[in-house]
Amino acid sequence: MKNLVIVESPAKAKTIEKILGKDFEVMSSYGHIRDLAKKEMSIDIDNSYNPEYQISEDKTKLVADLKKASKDAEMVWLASDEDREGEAIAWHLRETLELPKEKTKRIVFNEITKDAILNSIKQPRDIDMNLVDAQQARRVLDRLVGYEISPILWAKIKPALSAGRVQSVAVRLIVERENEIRNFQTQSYYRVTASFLNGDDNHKLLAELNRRFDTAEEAKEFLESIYGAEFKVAKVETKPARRSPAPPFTTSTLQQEASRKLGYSVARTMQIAQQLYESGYITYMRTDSTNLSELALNMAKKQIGEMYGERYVKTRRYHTKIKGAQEAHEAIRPTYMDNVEINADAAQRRLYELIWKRAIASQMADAELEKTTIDINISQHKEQFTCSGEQVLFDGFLKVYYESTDDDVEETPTHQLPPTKNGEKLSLEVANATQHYTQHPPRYTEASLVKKLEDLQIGRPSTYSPTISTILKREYVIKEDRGPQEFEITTLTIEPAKSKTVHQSTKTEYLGAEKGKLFPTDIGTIVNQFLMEHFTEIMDYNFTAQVEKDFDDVANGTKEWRDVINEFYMPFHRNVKQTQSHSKRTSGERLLGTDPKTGKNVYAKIGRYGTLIQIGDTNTDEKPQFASMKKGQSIETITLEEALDLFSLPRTLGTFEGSDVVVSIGRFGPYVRHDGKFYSLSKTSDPYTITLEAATEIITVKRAQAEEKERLRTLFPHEIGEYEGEMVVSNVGKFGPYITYKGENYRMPKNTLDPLTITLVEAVTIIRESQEKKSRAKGRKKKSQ
DNA sequence: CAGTGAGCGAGCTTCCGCTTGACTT
Repeated sequence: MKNLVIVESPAKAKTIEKILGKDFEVMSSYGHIRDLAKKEMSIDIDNSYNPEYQISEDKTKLVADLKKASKDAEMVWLASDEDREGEAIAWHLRETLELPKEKTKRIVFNEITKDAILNSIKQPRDIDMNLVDAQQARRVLDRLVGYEISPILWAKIKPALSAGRVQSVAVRLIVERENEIRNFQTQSYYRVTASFLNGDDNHKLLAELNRRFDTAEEAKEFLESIYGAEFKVAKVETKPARRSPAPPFTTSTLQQEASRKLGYSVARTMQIAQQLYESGYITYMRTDSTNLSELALNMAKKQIGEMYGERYVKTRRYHTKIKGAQEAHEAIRPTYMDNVEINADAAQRRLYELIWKRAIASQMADAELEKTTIDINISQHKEQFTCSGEQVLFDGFLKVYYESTDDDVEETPTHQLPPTKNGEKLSLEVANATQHYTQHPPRYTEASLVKKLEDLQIGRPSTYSPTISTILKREYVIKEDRGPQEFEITTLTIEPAKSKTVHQSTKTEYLGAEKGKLFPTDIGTIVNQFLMEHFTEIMDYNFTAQVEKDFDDVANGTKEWRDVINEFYMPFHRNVKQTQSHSKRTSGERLLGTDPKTGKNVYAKIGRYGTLIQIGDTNTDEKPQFASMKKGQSIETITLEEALDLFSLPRTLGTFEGSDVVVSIGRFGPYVRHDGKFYSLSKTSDPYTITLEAATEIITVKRAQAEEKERLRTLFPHEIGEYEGEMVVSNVGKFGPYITYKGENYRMPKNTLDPLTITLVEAVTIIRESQEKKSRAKGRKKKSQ
């Protein structure tokens, strides 16, 4: 073998191999192959912060394979991405594979086309050690922060907690937003809307008053005062306006739009995007770049021209505005712009459609609009009514796509206004003053948190989704729905044609429902408080941006990475030591009151295993009593009564078959214990209120289920019959009934066939159909590449 | 796999960023 090319992603490797032909073998490193050892700090602090790298556990075989292939090759081309991490990957490869300098070349290409790749091979360069050092600084700093602060949290708050440059700031954002919401004072106000008739042809004009009222009294007074008033058009203004399309997707904007338009979680979006990427439908999905290749621009131009006409074409080149962007990849776009629809499952099709539309729209003409505003004077008043309308003169990119916004504010209807003349007199049909309430700032969704982090330049496209998983897993944050709240809405109405008095009505509305929002937990709040007090620098929203400047200096060669780290570490470590020895243990303890039975103090606080209620003080003769708090309860809001209720477990309900029936909550949730056996309670039964009858019912049902399972176990695997000399067998597994034949498994349709009575003919049909489907899919995959 | 939380003390937990794999039939 003459040439070995190593790239980061296997999907990329496959494509490049085809382009380069038989003189080149292309392999993938699957990202980083080495990292700091996981177990300990693995940084020799006394020895100028020497990192101790280790081949990652799951990469040992891969590294051996790469080593062998590189020995056999005449030339090894390191083609990892053109950013800090990519450069480090190339360097780690060279070190680990022990590649001799004379047979190693570093190449980069930001487009996977024949030209770009061949060009890059003509222009190899050396590994940029400054860039590598910037990565080492980044890596070492993150390890120092994470591995020095986390143990302090174990000692001072609770075991197994974590802190880090990215995750701790993410939690801070959520905690602070919650504080803002808690401190928010809802206020009501009145908006006045009116409908006017144009005398001649009965056109309706919907307008809003340019003043809002604080109270119903003021609103009422105003409505009364306009009875009999004269309404005259004071100004008609028409202005042209344009709207431009949004740039094509980056990871962050894809996550936001998929959340808003399709309701996908950040993790789901990334999983589906990965599938689309591996099937060759889209370009790489972890990117912070809005840039499109020239090839893509041309494809889009052609496609738009064909589908919508030349007038809709406008080639646009986007530059990424985020400062820290590393731009190793293109924006996320369809691999082939003429691939309008794909053959895939529904979730993939929907995400692909979104990506296609966004990319195509980004290369389309502006929408041309005409905005009209009309001001209406009221005799004897200085207030005015205004109405605005919008007319689309040319739809441009709007034909394909428009971007959603996060706040679900009711949008003003953008209708076309009837022809109206200056000075025209109007008659008032009806005017309403409707009560509104100011809304607290919105809680973060996964996607809006990603947007915020990106704005702060914290985290990278490959870590947005894992960061959210981390703060959820640590239980710093929970993702929840919150039901709407009840609001009394008062409406005041005047209809001059019917009556001169103002009519008042009140109705109840449910507003402010939240779905899939992020809420801080007690642990999250207390950890945040602790970190804010003791690690102000790390918690600063600008911390990452600041150190990124240093990393840039390292990359430029103006600073040494070890100096940058030393400058950070010296004061940081002093602070760690100080906090370790001087800060108090924090449990977030809150005194709820006294227990009426014993007169002892009742506290809510954090314990080793979560939040709990404690009756009685520590360091007294008597040992305090403890009970875990329920899901959804919090230290901040739990009442004394609710707290004392928790001590009613375990409850002995009575006897069944001669033994006690006891309910309680254990490590794995609520359960019934009977005769030495445990039966989990379903979500619908509550251990605090469940009756003996209901509990024994659960015991008998669970017993019957266990017996049924045992019976099935003896029935399966069930032999259906022989086909072409091999036994066809049915079985029931985790994912429902299935058939095994010649070592392959085939799913059975669930409710139509019984795995015990299925005939050989039916089984063979399922096998055949599945095999045909598979071979068709394969053919398609080949064709599309 | 099922009641822990004080206290005694051993041994465990933890970071961010690059990439997929996984018996999903």
